[in-house]
Amino acid sequence: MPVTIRDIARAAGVSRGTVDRVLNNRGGVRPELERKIRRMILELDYRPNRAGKVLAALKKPIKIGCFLPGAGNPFFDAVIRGFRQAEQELSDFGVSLEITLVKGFDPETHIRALNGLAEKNIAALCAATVDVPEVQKAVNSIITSGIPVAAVNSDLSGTGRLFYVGCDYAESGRTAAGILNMARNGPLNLLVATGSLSMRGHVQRIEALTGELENCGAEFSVRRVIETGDDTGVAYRRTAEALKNIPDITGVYITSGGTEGACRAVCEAGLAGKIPVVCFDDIPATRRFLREGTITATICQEPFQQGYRSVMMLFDYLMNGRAPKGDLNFTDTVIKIRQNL
Amino acid sequence: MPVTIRDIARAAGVSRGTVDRVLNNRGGVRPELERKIRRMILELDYRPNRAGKVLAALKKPIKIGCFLPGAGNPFFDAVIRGFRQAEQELSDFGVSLEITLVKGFDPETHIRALNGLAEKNIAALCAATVDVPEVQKAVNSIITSGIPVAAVNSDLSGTGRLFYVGCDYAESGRTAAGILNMARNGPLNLLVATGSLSMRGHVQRIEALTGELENCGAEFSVRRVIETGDDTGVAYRRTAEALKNIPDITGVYITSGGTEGACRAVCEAGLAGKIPVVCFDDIPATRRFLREGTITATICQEPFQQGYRSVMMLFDYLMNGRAPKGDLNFTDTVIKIRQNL
DNA sequence: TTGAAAGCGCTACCAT
DNA sequence: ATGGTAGCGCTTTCAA
Repeated sequence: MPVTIRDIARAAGVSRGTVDRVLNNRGGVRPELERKIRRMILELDYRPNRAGKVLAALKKPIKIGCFLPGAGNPFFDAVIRGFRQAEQELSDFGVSLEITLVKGFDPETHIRALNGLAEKNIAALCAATVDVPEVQKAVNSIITSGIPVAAVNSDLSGTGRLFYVGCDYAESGRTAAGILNMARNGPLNLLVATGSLSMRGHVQRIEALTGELENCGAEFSVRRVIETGDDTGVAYRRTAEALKNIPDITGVYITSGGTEGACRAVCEAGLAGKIPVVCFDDIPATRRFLREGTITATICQEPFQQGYRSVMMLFDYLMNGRAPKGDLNFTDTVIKIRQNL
Repeated sequence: MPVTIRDIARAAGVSRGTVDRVLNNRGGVRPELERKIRRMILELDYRPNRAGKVLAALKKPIKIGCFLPGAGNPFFDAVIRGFRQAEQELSDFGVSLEITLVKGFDPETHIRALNGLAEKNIAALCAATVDVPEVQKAVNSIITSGIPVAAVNSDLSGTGRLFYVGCDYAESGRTAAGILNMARNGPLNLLVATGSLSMRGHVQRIEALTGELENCGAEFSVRRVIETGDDTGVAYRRTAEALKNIPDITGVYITSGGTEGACRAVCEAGLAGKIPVVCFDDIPATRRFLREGTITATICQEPFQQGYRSVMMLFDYLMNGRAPKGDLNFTDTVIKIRQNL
């Protein structure tokens, strides 16, 4: 039979209220009494019952704010589904979400949205935003105002964010290298299409790729790196142009968005299924090209889990006061090929 | 503000006790009154609060029985960790597990162990056992005695088991085909090492492999199929012998246990890293050969999730009376290569 | 500084 | 057949 607050109270010869004050560091307890109570808590190995806590907490509902830059981006749809799933599972516990979506990655827009959320009487904030100084400052001032913040999908360096839930960019880059190395036929002459060379995650994925290919002893060279701005049209034009000008490309690596455009160019160049193409994430366009055989493999990062876990962990923090063990919570690097899509 | 039993009672002009009787089909309510109450339940979209239920249920703790044949098998260790994790998360809700492990796959032993568990006052049973008539019969009589049963890792055909949580053997076989096809250099002359040709899962994995290779239009042939009985020593000897007698083997496919022995033979034949080797599951021996480069990829089935989910789903069933949507609950087919291990 | 009691949603049990 | 009430573990509030 588990130990309850009653047991502690009895053992220490006090009332449940007093034990509760000690447990929640609410003060107003005579020091020696407090020590005694704490001793009993340890001795009896007391663990608060979540159902009890939750029921008592129902009186004042908890609102958690969520911020995503992915308005209209299917990748972030999955993150939102994770948010919603967590919200549903926690609905019995008085939790509701306040989700704000914006389009694009403009820091000013993000800051306005984040501050807007912070005004809305939220108990915690869960944000996927850009890791630049202005935003970092805004986040820090939100944290200072008493709202704990979790970073999702993209970490926030130099801030007091509670934890990060998201992709291990280095591992995902290495994994892409493993697949390209496995699928290649002869030397690998790579065309790399990246979202932006000023996005840390994208650069990390390129560096990890080349590092790992060297590590594998693979014969390879990066023939060209193009920036797509995560835009399908741009990706198409630049990929097509590169494939035309560099006829000996034997592999394509797409680190982020723009996959559809790049693949279209690969198809039109008659290279579909002839050279390995590795990209990231699982969105409808990617699935299509994977099924057709244009894409060899896509490396995914469990966006659903990112949304789900971050909300769950924030709730756990709010409810039980304890932060997770480590502050870096990586989701698995998942390889999807046609057969296990 | 969510709807509570109180609200229903007020709306129907009855007491909470009466509503509770209707909700839990406990009878003893005038039919017309029952109809009225049911109408209010639908109208107000009432959903029982889990925290409340759990708290009230604490008076009589729930014990769930778990049965595994994997004494000493590292694969099943992960399933057990899943069980334990679920037990821990549900401990606040009065749930405890009674786990029985046996060694080997002898039906008689399994039946004895299963019946032993059923005697132990368990509210539900979660079992990974062999799918043979004697066992099916034993399981059915346990179910008839009022204990719901879930099948984990290996399904129980022809029984009234509530649901199956485990691997999609066909998909995992197809995925292996995808990897072998990706990694091959030229025609694929396959050596297949399987646990037993009388285990449905193993056979399914072979059939799915050949089916998918044909589907891919790959040039391949199965040169030899050996049975290892999931034994390392046997696997080693038969693999070594096969590799010696069939010198043009260009790929190895290991559908289950015995991976270590088979890989040792591949190494000694000087083929490590030269030909693709695909196997299943993530155990220490597999990891080692994957790191060394002997194994190309291993296809995993999330054993932790199998343990975790099955207990969680059983609890949900006991608590909320509702079975899961479908009765087949497949875990993901996960590709692990050196880089994302 | 401390205790006592009410109440969160639900179930079980006794009385009617 | 139905209502009333106590109690599950915890928090909160009011009184002392």
